[in-house]
Amino acid sequence: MRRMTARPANAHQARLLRLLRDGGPNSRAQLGDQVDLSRSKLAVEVDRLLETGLVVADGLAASRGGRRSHNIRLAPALRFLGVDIGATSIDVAVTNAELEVLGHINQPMDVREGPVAVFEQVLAMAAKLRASGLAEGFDGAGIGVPGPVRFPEGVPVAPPIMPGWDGFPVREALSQDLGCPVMVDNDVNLMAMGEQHAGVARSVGDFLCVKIGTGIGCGIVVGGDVYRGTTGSAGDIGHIQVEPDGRACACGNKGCLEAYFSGAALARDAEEAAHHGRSPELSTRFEGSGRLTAVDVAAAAAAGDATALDLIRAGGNRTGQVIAGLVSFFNPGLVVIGGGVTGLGHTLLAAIRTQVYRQSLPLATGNLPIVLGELGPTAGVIGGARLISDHLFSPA
Amino acid sequence: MRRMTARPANAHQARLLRLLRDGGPNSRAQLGDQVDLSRSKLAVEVDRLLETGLVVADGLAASRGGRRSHNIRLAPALRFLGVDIGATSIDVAVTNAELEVLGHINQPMDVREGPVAVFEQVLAMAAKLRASGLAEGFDGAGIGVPGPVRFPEGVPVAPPIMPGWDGFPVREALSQDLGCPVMVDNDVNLMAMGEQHAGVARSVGDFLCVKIGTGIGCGIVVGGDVYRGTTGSAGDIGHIQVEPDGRACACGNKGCLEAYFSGAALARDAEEAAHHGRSPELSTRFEGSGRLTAVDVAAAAAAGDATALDLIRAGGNRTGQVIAGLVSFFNPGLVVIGGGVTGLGHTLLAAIRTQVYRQSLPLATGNLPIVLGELGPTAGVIGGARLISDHLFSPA
DNA sequence: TGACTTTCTCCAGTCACAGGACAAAGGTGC
DNA sequence: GCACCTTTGTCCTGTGACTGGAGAAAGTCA
Repeated sequence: MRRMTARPANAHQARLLRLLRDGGPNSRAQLGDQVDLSRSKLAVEVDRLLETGLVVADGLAASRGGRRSHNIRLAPALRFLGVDIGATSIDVAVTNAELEVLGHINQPMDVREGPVAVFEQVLAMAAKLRASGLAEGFDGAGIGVPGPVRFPEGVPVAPPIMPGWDGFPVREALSQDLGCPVMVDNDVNLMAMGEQHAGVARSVGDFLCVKIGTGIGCGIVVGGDVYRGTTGSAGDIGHIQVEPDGRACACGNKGCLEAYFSGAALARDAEEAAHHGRSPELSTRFEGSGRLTAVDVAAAAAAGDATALDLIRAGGNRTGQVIAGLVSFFNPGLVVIGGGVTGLGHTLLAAIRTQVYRQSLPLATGNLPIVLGELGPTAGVIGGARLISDHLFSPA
Repeated sequence: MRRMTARPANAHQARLLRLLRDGGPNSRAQLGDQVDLSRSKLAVEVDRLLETGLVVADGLAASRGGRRSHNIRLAPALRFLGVDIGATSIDVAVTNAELEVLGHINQPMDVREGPVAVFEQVLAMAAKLRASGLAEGFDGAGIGVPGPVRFPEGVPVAPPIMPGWDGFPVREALSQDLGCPVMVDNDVNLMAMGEQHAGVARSVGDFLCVKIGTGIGCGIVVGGDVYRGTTGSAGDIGHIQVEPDGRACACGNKGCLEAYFSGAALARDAEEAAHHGRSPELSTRFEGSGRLTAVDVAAAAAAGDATALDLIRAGGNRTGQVIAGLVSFFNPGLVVIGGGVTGLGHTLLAAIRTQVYRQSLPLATGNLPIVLGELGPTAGVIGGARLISDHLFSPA
C-alpha cells in the first residue's frame, strides 16, 4: 500500500487537518465556523486536500434543518506509530489519524542494552502490530526516550541512564528502518503531549506534567507548546537538591530528589525496611520474589501497611517540596502527576498537594488543580502519535 | 502638539517599525534585506507609513557604490515614558522611538504610601521631564510595579508588599492622567525586557533574569517573549523554601529565600553583626547613620571586611541553590543577575556561579553564562519603553 | 405545497504581492 | 570627459489569494 506522501501545501490546509484530527469528522460548514475563511476559499482548500488523498468525503451527515452536509474526515488508512522507550520497558502503539489507539503492546526491555538492541525490539513490536492487521504500514512515528534530546536532529544528548545512546542518530536510523518520517523527543514531553491531547490537560495552555518512574522528569507546556530549553534538557528536575549534603545520588551529587524518591529509590527503601523487619507486609513480599518494586509498595500500602504508607508520604513530601518551588516559579494552570508510581495513588497525591498548597503563594495555588494523569501508559504513545502528526500536519 | 495617533495597519508595517526601533535609521534597500518582501511591496508599505507620520524620510545616506539611499527613520518627535516603581524609590525616564534614554530621574518613595500618592509623584516626575524640554508630550508609557499584575487589564493582584494596590486600575488611571496609552507589568519582567533590548540578553531567546532588591523575583523569557504565567505571578521565587522549618518570613511561611537574602534581610543581618561587634567596619557605619543597608555591606566588603563578605557569600549560596534548581528545570541560555544588590558584585556572582555549576546537570550548565545585568537602574525604564512600544508597534 | 433553512458551488471583482523594466544617481577606469 | 557598472528606487503588469453574492441542491416545517 502507498503511504502518506502529500503534506499540507499551506497553513490553511494544516489548520484543517489538525481540526479534523482533534475534532473528528466535520462538514465543510462546521469547519468554516472554526477557521475564519470564506466558504468559497474553504471549499477550494478542502477540494485540494481531497485531491491529495489526505482527507476523504464519506457519506452524508444527518440534516440539521436543511440540506444534509457531506462528512469530511482524515484518510481512514492513515496510521501513526507511538513508541515510548522507558528505562525498563517499551510501549508501542498504532493509532489512526485521529490519534485513537488501535493496538498497544508493552514489553520489558532494559534501555542499557543500547540503541541497536532496543530498536530491533521496537521494529519487532511494530511488525507484530502490522501483522495483526491494524495497519498496512506506518505514515509516521513519534519516539520517546528517557533522556534529553537535541530535538531538531532527533538525537539523544548526554543521557545519564542510557549509556551508549549519546549522539546515536535515532531519528535517522528509525526513519530508514521504518520507512516513514520519525520525530524523537524526551519521554516526559511525550507524556505531556498525550495528556494535553486526550487526557486531563485538554484546553490548558500552561501546565507542568511530572513523571515519576525510574527517574523523575517534568514536561513543560507553554502556550500549548512543549518547551524544551536551550539544549533540550528542560524539565530535568530529578537532580534538584532537596537536602544539602544528603544522600549520594548516581549523578555524583548529594541530596538530589531522585536519590530520595523515584521507582529505584522507593524499591531500595522498601527492601531495607523489609530487611530490618519494619514491615511484615513488605517482608512477606520480599521473601516471595527476592526483590521489591514500587508495585509491591503500592500493594502493601493498599493493604494498610504503615511503613509502606510512610515511604510514599515521605517521597511525596520531597516531591511536593520541589513542585512547590516550580509552581511559584512557573505559575502553571495545572499540574499533572504521572508515570509508573501513579499506582501509589491518592496517598502520594495528598502528600504532594499538602506541600504545594502550604508552601507556594496563594495567587499561584488559588485555582491550581493538582491531578493524576488520566491516560497511564498510553499517554506516552498517544503523545508520540501527536508529535509526528503535528509535524506532518504542518506546511511542507 | 498632536501625539502619535496612527498605528501600523498590518503585520508588515509593525515589523518595519520594530526594525527601525531596534536597528535605527535604515534605507528601503536595507529594510528589504530583512523582511522578505519584494521591493515594490516594501515601497508601498513604507509610503503608507510615511503618510501616517510614524516614520519620516530624512536626508540621503552615503553612497555604497551606487545611487545614494534615502534614510527612513521613526518620527523623531515620538516619546515614550518608562516608569519603574520600586519598593522604596521611583525611576522615570523619557526615551525616543529608538528607546534611547533622553532623561532619567530617580526619587525615593515608599510604595506602601498607596497608588494615589505614588502616581501623584510619578506625574510630577513626568511633568518635570517634559518641562526640561525633552518631550512635548508622551506617546505611550510602560509602568513596572513590584508585584504580580493581571497583564491584559494592567491591574496588580494580591501584591504582598503593596497594601492598597490590590485591584487598583493602574493602566486605566494612568492612561487618563497621562493622556496616552499605558501598559503595566511586573518590575522584574520590565528589567528582563530592558536587558533583552539593550543589555546583556540581546539575541538570547530563552533566559532568566533574577532581580535581587527589596525582594527577589525572576523574569522568564521564552522564545523572546516574557512568560507571565496563568495568573501573572510567574517568577515569584522569593518565597521558594530553602530551609525546612527555617527563619520566619513575612509571607507567613518559614525558610523562604527572601528571609535569608534580599535587601531587607541583608540589612538586618548586617545590623545584627554590627550590634554584636562581629564587624568593626559595619559597626562604624552603623554608628554613623543609625542603620545599615545593602550599600553599607557592599562598601564594607569592598574594604575587605570578612563579616560582610561572609554575609554576601551566604546569601549568594542560598540564591545560587534556588537558581540551580531553576536552571535544571528551565535550561536557559543565559542567567542575568540584577537589582539593587548588584553592587555586591563579583563576590555575590561567584557564590551563585559556584552553586549553579556544582548542582545543576552539565548539559544545562555546559554553555551557560551567568552574568550581572549591564544596565543597572535603567533596565527597568528601558523595559517600560519597550513594553509600550511593542504594544503600539503591533497591528491595531 | 409553499416558505424557510442549511449546505454547497460558481463566478466576478478586489486586493496582495512578485518580478521585470526602467529611471535616477552615484562610482570607476580609461 | 566618457562609457560602463553598481546601487537605489519607482512603475507597471500579471498572478494568485480571497471575499461576498447569486443561486442551486436538499432538506424541514406548517
